[in-house]
Amino acid sequence: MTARQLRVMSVDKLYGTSNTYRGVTKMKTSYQPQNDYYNATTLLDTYMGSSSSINQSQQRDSHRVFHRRDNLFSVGNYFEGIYLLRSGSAKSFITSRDGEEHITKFYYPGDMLGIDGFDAHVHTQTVRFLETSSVCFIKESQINSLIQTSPDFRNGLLQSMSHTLASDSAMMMCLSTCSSEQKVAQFLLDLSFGFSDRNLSGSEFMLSMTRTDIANYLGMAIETVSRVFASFQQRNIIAVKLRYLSILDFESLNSIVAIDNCSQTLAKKSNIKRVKQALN
Amino acid sequence: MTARQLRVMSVDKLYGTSNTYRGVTKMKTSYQPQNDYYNATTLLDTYMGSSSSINQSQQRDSHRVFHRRDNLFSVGNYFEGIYLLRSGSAKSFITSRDGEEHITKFYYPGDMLGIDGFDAHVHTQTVRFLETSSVCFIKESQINSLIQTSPDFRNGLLQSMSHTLASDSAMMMCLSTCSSEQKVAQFLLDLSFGFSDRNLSGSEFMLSMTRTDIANYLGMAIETVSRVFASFQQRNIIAVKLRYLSILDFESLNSIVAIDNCSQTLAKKSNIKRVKQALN
DNA sequence: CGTGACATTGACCAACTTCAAGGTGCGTGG
DNA sequence: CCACGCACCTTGAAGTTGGTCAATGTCACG
Repeated sequence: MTARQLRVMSVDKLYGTSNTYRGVTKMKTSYQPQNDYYNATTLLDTYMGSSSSINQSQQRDSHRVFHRRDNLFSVGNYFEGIYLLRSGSAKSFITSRDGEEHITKFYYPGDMLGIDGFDAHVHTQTVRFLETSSVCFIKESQINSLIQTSPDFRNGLLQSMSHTLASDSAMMMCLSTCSSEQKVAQFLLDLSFGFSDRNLSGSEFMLSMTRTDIANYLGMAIETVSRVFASFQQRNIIAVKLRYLSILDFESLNSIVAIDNCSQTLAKKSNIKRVKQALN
Repeated sequence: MTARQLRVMSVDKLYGTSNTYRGVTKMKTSYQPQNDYYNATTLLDTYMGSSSSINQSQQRDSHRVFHRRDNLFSVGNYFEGIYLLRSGSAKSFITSRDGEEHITKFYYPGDMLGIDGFDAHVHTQTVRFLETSSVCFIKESQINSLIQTSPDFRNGLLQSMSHTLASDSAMMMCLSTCSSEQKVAQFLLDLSFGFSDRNLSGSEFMLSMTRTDIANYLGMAIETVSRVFASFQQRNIIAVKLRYLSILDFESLNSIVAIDNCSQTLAKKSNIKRVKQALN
């Protein structure tokens, strides 16, 4: 299969059964806005729908569009409210005192941006867009009133933060105990589930982030990411061509995540036992 | 200095200028409740003080005492509300599908426990006490009413969750980019700051967790933790005797965290540059 | 068709884990 | 009070994973 074929097929699948993009022969490939057709109505409607304190025009005014490499906000910026990602994708990263940056999360439509600012009213992270994207802004005063007037919003906010905490924990576990292969496998499965949740194909999608982003996020060298991708491809677990990725064998991916976690060598097992013993 | 001397001195310092524990010659040492004299009034009073919806007796009823190895709640337990740790210490951990456990956080007086349950109304983590501890329970209905009636509580809750998110990010960065030495140094400094914030000595304290806990938390082998401790001790950066730890040289600890992050070898620098380049 | 950004591949090496053995402190029961 | 067992901790030697370096490949765009 040529790159071109894979590409077009992927794009077709990515946008599902919609005929709008079918038969497109000339399609911008990587490094271009690609995912801005996603639409995040679910969460947004849940939050806003039940609130009478925000009228339509206010909602419309709060929408803004950004492009690749734009920052939504940066470390140190004053916190003014939170954002809902409507389309596109973004990454958030923190900066160590010497300027080294570390990606903490990737965002897709429906995700909340900026909840890191509640603590000190200053953002501790920078959010940068990976492609053309749009967000909906909810300013702090709105948050406060919505919290009181809309149980849906209140629960949504708490749930969203709580969910992030849970996935952070999983991420920490992955970072600290998983092998490179497992990290990548986990990353791909997470992405896949994310796309499925958004009613997009979970088996064929494109990565809106670079290899370097992935490496940084997973705490490994970019070369290792490349090698793991190559290895997975050779084993027919995935097919990857630059940003275009298809998962061919979910079973294997799942077992990679699972296997190394439990039944690797006997040695590891005994070590796990030791750790478990101590956990009491 | 003998172990006994170090021990008694540490205990004296730990409990500050209070004469109650001065001159105690026979003191239970490790593996015994030790920190349950801490008192977390600040946060608690802030939250509760401004609320008229909770009376004194309700507050008193909501207090509970636990012992070492007790679980506050376990993965899968129904979420009924959050807890404020009043005294003692605890750890939270998640469990992978094969039963391996990973510690996500250690808790000290004033910390909130259980905010992981907002998402699905089920706890995704287990909280287990490291020593005799007491908590104050705030049930969900109270949370909801407090959120609406008490701006202090609302902000406190959001700030606490937001703060946790920020420290999770820092932790992820540490886990993925730091060397073993840096991880341990960071861990010790974090502990130290935590104790200082609680008006306890930040330079002499005891670890309420085992080496295995530390290793698990930092994602490294227990032997490595031991070796790093030994190395720090040899370099006169810390003095450690089992659970009793004194930081002798904050400068060095700080520079360890800082140095390796920025100016290690030229090689690493160039890699960082590469990563930075990609972060745009 | 050249340039620059991004990605891949192979060879080498170091940090950290694993394995194995021994040490320390505490509680318990003779 | 001593001896034993247990949990926890330390230390040394061997073995791997994954990082580093360097060179080459691929794609998009002007």
